[in-house]
Amino acid sequence: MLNKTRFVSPATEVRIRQAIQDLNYEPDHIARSLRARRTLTVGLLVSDIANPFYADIVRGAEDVLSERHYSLILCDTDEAPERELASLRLLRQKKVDGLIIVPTGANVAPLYEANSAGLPIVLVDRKLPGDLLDTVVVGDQAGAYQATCHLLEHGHRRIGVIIGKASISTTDHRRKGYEQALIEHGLSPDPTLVRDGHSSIEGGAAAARELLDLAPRPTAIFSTNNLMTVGLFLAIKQRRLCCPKDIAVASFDDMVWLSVFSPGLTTIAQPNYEIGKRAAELLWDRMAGKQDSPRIIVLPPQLIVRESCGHGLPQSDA
Amino acid sequence: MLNKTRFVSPATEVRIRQAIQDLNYEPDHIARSLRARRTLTVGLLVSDIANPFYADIVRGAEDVLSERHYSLILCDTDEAPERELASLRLLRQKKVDGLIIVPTGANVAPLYEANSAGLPIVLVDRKLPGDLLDTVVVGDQAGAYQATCHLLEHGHRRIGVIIGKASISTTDHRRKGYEQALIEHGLSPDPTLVRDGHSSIEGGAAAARELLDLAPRPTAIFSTNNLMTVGLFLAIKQRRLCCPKDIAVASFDDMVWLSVFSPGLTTIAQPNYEIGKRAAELLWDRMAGKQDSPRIIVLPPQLIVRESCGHGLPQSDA
DNA sequence: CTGAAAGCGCTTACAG
DNA sequence: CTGAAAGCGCTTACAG
Repeated sequence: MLNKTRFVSPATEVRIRQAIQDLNYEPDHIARSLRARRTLTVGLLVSDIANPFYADIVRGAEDVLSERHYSLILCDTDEAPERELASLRLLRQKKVDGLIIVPTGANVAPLYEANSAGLPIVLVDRKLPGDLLDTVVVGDQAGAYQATCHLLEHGHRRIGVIIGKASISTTDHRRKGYEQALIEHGLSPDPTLVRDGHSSIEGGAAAARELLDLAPRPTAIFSTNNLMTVGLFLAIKQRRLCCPKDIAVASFDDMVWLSVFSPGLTTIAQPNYEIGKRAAELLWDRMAGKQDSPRIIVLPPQLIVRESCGHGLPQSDA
Repeated sequence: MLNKTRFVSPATEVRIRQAIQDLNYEPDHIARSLRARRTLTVGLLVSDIANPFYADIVRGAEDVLSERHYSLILCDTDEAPERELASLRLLRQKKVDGLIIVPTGANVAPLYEANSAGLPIVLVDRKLPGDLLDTVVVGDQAGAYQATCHLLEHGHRRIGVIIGKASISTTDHRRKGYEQALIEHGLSPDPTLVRDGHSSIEGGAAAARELLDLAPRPTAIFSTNNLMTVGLFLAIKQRRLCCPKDIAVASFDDMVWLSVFSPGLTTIAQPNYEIGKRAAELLWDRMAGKQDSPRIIVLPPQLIVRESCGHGLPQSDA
């Protein structure tokens, strides 16, 4: 009766407010959710909250959603399709009003089915075939293109690339951007220079070792996400090489920490927080019942030039 | 009836399972929660999920809780007491079965009240006066003591310290560890060498500038958390100084990223993930009805020696 | 052993 | 305009 659903006489209102005070009454959200058929809760499914990229996204979403009185249930998938599926199912049982998800790419149908069944969903960081759901991504191909061009402009011709997991849209797009840049510069992409880093630190390190052990060694390496970049630098250290002197590096993803340590990493920064924020706003519209066709938002990446690409060809300095 | 609450004849069971299949039945968790008076949901209140320290803690908690079929509602407080209070209230209305919280320190009574009212709570990262709640912290004083001793052993006598927000237990403890080390080495703590960095990047930078502008300049600075360390390095850069040549640095908190960039940061690593994991386990016991007195778990910090303290007094190298 | 009723705490129509 | 009943989808005692 206090939900402003109709007029209440001032006298009764005072009486009721008094009672609320006296009894220390707090409404029960569970009962309210059951009856009102909405929980004011949203599910947030990310690969790994310990990865700062996703943590920033979550923060962006949290800020807009909490301000609108929504809570958020967080789940990590670890890129495991079965975990993703289990979480999706649980979240539906818990009757979340909406879902923001970084899809593994392996559960397309269940996601579309859930959406058709009335669950608003917005995809984040990765697209899904068909583009049937609201999506917020970054211009991955453009970003990778920029990074590779930057390397090419520094005179590099043998540029290795560490790519992420297959089945993730960013992997394809970033690889495409890399190849596009090479081709536009009259080079033909060499398959031996592209290695799968599995989007992880260990995978990145292994891929980097393969690249560094090639003869002749590439003069530059483009690592396509933050975790693999850590692996790359681990490998560089292990091989007792020095960046940018022995090997130039361009990367994807940025963090404050990277701005103060050496070598200053030249990287493609993504608007992490903004991704989460925009996703939450899209979701908000859907939860409010907006019915138009799926919106695909592509946010611009930004090349941050620091020092890891050197000022020219690395070995020419030596 | 399928909740294993009593025997069901095989025939009926088959019939029911068939119906579940046919109707695509999924239990409604909201209705279940209302009736069963438990939600299988836990609240997680941290300062800022975008801070990798807290993200790791959340991950640790998520792993043990999700395995036990609990979901987790995430809230950021931004160290704002009113946000903390609002979240606590909301979480209670949403009838979470338990709460893991990094307390701001400003809402002690409400936390104790909620706990008395039957809400299991475990404190994380920070203690609260009275120690009335289960708590998982790190040996902050011991850690700060170790870091400071390390600096002292490298010949430093004028050691600045950037401390965090007042009202947070870690701030006091880390400051105490710093002073203890000085005293044990026959030095008397100099108040002009301790600056408040407000536990933030900007605050850390401002505090660092004050320290770096002192005449004579301290030969070393101990920064007591990850954010303030970023600020410290920003200030070092701004003043065109070089670590460890011009100024030695010891820090608190570690990250994989720090292991591959220069200068290798000598720091006190906390077992972030473990903190979250242990907290979740404590909470689990409480939610299961365990009734003994509050358990205060103090996890050991670990000194990671890299290169930011140099091999001796910084200016003697110059 | 099993069916049917009561009730969790709200909100939402429905009478008056 | 306002009170009282019905009902959200479950679980939990209670009969049979």
